[in-house]
Amino acid sequence: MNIQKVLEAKVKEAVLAEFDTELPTVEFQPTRKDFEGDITVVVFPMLRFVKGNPERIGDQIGTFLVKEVEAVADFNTVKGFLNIVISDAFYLHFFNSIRDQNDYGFAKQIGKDAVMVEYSSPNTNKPLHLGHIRNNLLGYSVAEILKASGKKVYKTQIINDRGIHICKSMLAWQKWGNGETPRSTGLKGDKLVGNYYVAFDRAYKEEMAKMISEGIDRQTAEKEAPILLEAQKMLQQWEAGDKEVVALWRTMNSWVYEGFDETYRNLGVDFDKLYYESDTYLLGKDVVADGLEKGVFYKKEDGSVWIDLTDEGLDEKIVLRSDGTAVYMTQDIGTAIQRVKDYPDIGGMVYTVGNEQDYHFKVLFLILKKLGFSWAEKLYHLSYGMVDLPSGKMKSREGTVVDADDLIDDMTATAAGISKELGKLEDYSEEEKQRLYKIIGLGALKYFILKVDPKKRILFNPEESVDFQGNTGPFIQYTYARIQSILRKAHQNKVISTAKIEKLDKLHPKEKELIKQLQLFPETIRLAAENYSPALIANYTYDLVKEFNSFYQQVSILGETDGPKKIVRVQLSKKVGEVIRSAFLLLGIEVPERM
RNA sequence: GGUCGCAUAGCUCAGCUGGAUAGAGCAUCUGCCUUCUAAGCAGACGGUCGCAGGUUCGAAUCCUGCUGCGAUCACCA
Repeated sequence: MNIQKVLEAKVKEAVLAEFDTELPTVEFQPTRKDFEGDITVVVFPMLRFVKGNPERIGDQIGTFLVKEVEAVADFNTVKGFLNIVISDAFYLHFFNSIRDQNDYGFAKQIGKDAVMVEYSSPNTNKPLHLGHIRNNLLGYSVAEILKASGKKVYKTQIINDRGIHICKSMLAWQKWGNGETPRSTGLKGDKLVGNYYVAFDRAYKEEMAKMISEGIDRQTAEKEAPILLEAQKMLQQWEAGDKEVVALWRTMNSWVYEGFDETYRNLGVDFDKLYYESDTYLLGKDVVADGLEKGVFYKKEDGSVWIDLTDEGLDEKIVLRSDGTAVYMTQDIGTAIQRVKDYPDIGGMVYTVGNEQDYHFKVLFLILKKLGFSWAEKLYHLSYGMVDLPSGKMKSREGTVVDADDLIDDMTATAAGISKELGKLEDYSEEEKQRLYKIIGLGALKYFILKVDPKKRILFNPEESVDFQGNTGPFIQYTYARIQSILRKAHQNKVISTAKIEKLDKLHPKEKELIKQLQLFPETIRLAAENYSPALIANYTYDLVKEFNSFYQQVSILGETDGPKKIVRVQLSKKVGEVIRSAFLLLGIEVPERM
C-alpha cells in the first residue's frame, strides 16, 4: 500500500476532525534533506479552506497523524511545511514486501490495446550515423519502457528502400563500380553503397560547377545536371519494373541490409516487424478517395487533392498530386492504416522521428483523426532534437558524420584503455575482456545519449570523448559490479539468507534512504512511459546509485557484526543491484558482473 | 515574415501536476585505498534560472511581450 495514499486519507480525516472542513486534495513532496522527516505535507494550499496559522495547523494535523497512523513516528512543522517522519518498521516492512519480486517496478499488462513503436527507419543509400543512434536508442528504450508499464508493444521500422537516393548510389556504382562487392572489397555493405552515394554527389557537384561556369544559372544547373537526370530516369525505370534496374536495386539493398543488421546487432536493438517503402509507397490513395467523398479533402481544378487545416492554425496540405501520384503524406496515411490491418490490436502508435518533422506529424495525425480512425487519438510523435557537431549539422554527403560503427568501436577502445590501466581483470580471458569492454563502451554511449531529455538537441564533440566518470553509464555499471562482488562474497561466507528480518533496532539513515529510493521505481517507470522519456529512468538510476555508493562508503555490509543487520544489508544491496539491472534493461544497457 | 521548440554554474545536464536556502556531473582545489572493487566517497569553489512585465500567500516552473539559437512553412522525402 502506498504510504502517500494512506496519508492523504488520514490528513483529510485530521482536517475534518480538527477543523470540521473537507479538503479536496492534499499536497505532498519529499522532505528536503536539510530537515528531519520523509514526507512533507504543504500546509499553504489548505489555508483557502482552513483559517489560521499554518504552523499551528501543521502541528495539529501532525499530532493527529502520530496518534492515528502506525507508520507515522514523529513530525515537525517548519513554516507551512509539515514534515512527517515515517517509522523504520514501515520501511523495513515495505522492503520485505518487494524483496522477492523479480519484476519489481514492472506493471502487469493493462488493457488489450497494443502500441506500435516505430524507430530507425533509415534510407538505404548510406551507413547509419550518430543521429540514427539517438533515434534507435530512444525508440528501443521507449518500447521497453512501454512494455514495463504494462503495454503490449510491437517494434517496427519502415525501411526507405526506394527513391531517388538509392538510385544515385546505384547509378554511381554502375558507372564506376567495376563490379565491386562487399566481398571483393572487404567493405561492410552499407559503407560500400554509401561510398557510391558520395561519389554521385561529387560528380553531380562537378557537373553543376561546369554548367554554371558555362553561364547556366544555379537553379537550372541543380535541376538539369545530366547525372541527376540519369538518376531520375533510373527511378522511373524502377517504377516501371525494369528488370535490370530492379535486380541491381535488390543487390545493393541486400548489401546495405547486411551492414545495417550488423550495426543493429552491435547496438543491441531489434524489431518485431519490418515494413519496406517499396511495398507501401503506393498505399493511401484509396483512402484519399474515401476522404474526398466524406468531404475531409477537396479537389482543386488541376485535379490535385488537398486538406484545409487553416481552422487548426495550420496550412493547406496536398495529399495527392495533380497527376494522381502519392506524396509522402499519402504514404504515411496508408501505412498507418495498413499497420492496424496487420495488427488489429493496435490502439496507438509512436513515431520516433527527429523534430524537423514536427509539422508533418501534426498534419498526419490531424488527417487521421478527421478520417475518423479511433486509434488516431493515440498517436505520438516521439520528436527528438538533432545531434549536432561543434562544426554544425552532420552531413553524410560532405563526410562530416560520426559513423555509428566507428563510434561504437571508439567507445569500446576507450573502455578497454581505462580498464587495462586499472588492471582489475587480469584473470579474465581475452574473450571475456572484449565482451566487457563492449558492455562498458556501449553503456557509456547509450547513457550519454539517453540521459538527455529527448526533445533537447545534443552537441557531440568527437574531440572530447564521452565521460566514464560521474553521471555516466560506466559509473552505474561499476556500482552494479561492486554489488555483485559483495554478493559473491556473501555467498561464500554463507551470509545470504532468505529470512525476512521484520524487526531491527534501527535502520541506518542510509538504509532508509535506499529503501525510499527503491520505492520510487514503479512510479518512475509509469512517468517515463507517460512522458515517453528514457531520461527519467536514467536520472532515477543515477540517484539510486549515488545513494548506494554513499551507503557503501559509510556502512559496513559484510563487516557488520550484528547478524540480522548484516542480512538486511546484503538483501538490500541485492535488491538495489536488481533494480539497477532492470532500469538499465529499459535503456538497453547491459550490466557486468565485474569491472 | 508565419508557426513550433529550446535558453538553469566556465562546460554537460536534473529540477514531477507552482512550494522551504535552485541540485548533480565534468573542470579547478582539499581530504580518504593494511577493512566489502578509488570507474568510488567526503568537502570547497562556482547562479541576476536569457531579458522585461503579469497572475499568486509563493514562480526556474503558469501567462504576455522581447532577445538569441534551432527547426519548419515544396505537386521533395
